[in-house]
Amino acid sequence: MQRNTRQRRAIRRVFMNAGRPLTADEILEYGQRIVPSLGLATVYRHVKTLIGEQWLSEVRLPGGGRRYELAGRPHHHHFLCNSCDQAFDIYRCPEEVETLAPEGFEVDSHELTLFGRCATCA
Amino acid sequence: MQRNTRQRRAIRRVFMNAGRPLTADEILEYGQRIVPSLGLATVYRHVKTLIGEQWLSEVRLPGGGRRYELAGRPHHHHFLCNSCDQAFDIYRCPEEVETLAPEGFEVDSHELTLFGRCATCA
DNA sequence: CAGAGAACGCGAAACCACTTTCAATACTTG
DNA sequence: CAAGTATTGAAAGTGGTTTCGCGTTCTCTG
Repeated sequence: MQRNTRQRRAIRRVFMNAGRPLTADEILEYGQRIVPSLGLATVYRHVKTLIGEQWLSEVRLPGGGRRYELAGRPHHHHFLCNSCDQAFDIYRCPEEVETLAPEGFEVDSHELTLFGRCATCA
Repeated sequence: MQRNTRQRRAIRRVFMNAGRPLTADEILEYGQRIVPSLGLATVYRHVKTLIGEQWLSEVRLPGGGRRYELAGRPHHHHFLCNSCDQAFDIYRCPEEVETLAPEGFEVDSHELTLFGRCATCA
């Protein structure tokens, strides 16, 4: 049975407020503002179950560092700030992208990442 | 002083023949066909120095796993096969990509990765 | 072709991101 | 409210990748 603990609520709240993909460390940091004792193991545990429940999904950007975001959102891409290392959402997408593959390649999906400086850092 | 050993030549040869980004393990595998005694530590050592010499560059695709490719090549992107996990080059690129960022964001560069099945696996 | 020392291969160690363990804590139901 | 059990946090453990340390081998120069 699944309990609705302070920690679980905190983690969900963090994502609802963030509006962008978060790393485990970011979840920990923001979560500790709500539940100061929150530990990293708990973050990973809940991220895992929330992904299982399709409430979160995993985002993997070039450069490693897994991030997580609310699941079920419309198709979008990401911007990664070279200065503060935060990821942001981009809702526009070049349509013809999946036609770029060479002959004989079957394209299932694609990932576009822009790098630069976010509005705050620029 | 820099010696031109069999191992170093083998690693460079592997990249000239490969024509696609390679992981350390792939370099090892292909390199051992030229110098069977080749060890993984040597692969990493040379990859490191070849990157320092700007002869190689590191490629980081979504999903982790570092790969390396010849440096100084024209702008291009990558295709990652979900089946054999090999990376391939794509030379076409949607031009307007860097205009997609939100207001106030400065775009330096971008990465586009297509996922699917390569010509061999499809 | 001999000697100096750069480069090698190996096994061990360091990393890193994540998971498991376990005793203590805190939901929740009766 | 008390018992029963899921959850927690700290610390230890994992698994995979990258690097180090060191005795040995090989290149290159002279």
